[in-house]
Amino acid sequence: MGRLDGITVTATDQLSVVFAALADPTRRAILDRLAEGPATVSEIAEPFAMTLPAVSKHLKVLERAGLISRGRQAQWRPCRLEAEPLRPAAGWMSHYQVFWGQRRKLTP
Amino acid sequence: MGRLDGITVTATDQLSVVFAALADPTRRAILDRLAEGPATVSEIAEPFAMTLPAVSKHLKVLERAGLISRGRQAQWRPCRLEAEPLRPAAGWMSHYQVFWGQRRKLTP
DNA sequence: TGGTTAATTAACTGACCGGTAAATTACGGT
DNA sequence: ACCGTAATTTACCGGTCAGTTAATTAACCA
Repeated sequence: MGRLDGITVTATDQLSVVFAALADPTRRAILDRLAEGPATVSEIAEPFAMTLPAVSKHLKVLERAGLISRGRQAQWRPCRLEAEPLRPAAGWMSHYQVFWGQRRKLTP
Repeated sequence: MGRLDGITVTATDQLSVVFAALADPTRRAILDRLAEGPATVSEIAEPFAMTLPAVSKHLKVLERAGLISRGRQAQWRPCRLEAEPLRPAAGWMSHYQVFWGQRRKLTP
């Protein structure tokens, strides 16, 4: 994502990573689940019609975005929500608050 | 995105489309630009180190997300911000506010 | 009519994404 | 030591994405 000086640069910017992580219904559902408390990978995977490795990949995306953290208890890897990265994302959006609610007044 | 009954379904859900549109720094910069008023495609493209067709594609992504609309004046196609789709996205995020602090930044 | 400017479309490329199946790692219980 | 369970890694597939160049459409103007 993004191109500078002819060299493609893989988006390292945090906002892009966070929004990209949120751009998938499965991952949002995982965050919703974790909002109710920590859970193991199998517990997280249970409601979804996909294999465990697929869920594992989603968790990796969320982890790289800083939206979850993982501990270790025996062979279980409990995941917990880390909402802090949502703050700058919501902050970016908040600048647009003035535009939603009513139609813009402008002279085209 | 998402799988139902063995058939992969390309994410039609609005939240995913909006977050995906925001997951690119160029597109966010375009929205930032449009927050200051409507602009033509060439005006929008000017600050970016990429070709006009590339910008045109970004605009199409934003348009499909409902985040911009386009008019027509002669050969110019003025774009304007349409912030309404940001509301449900911000609304989804707002549920997590409690996890990153008690301060309220977004209206529900 | 033809020419100029604005913007999109078409065709192509390389990288990434979401998913799978199969193999592998890591730990606990007996 | 072995087996079972939890989870990740590897290798692969088809589709999408961000960008390019070249061709095309659309409108104005002389």
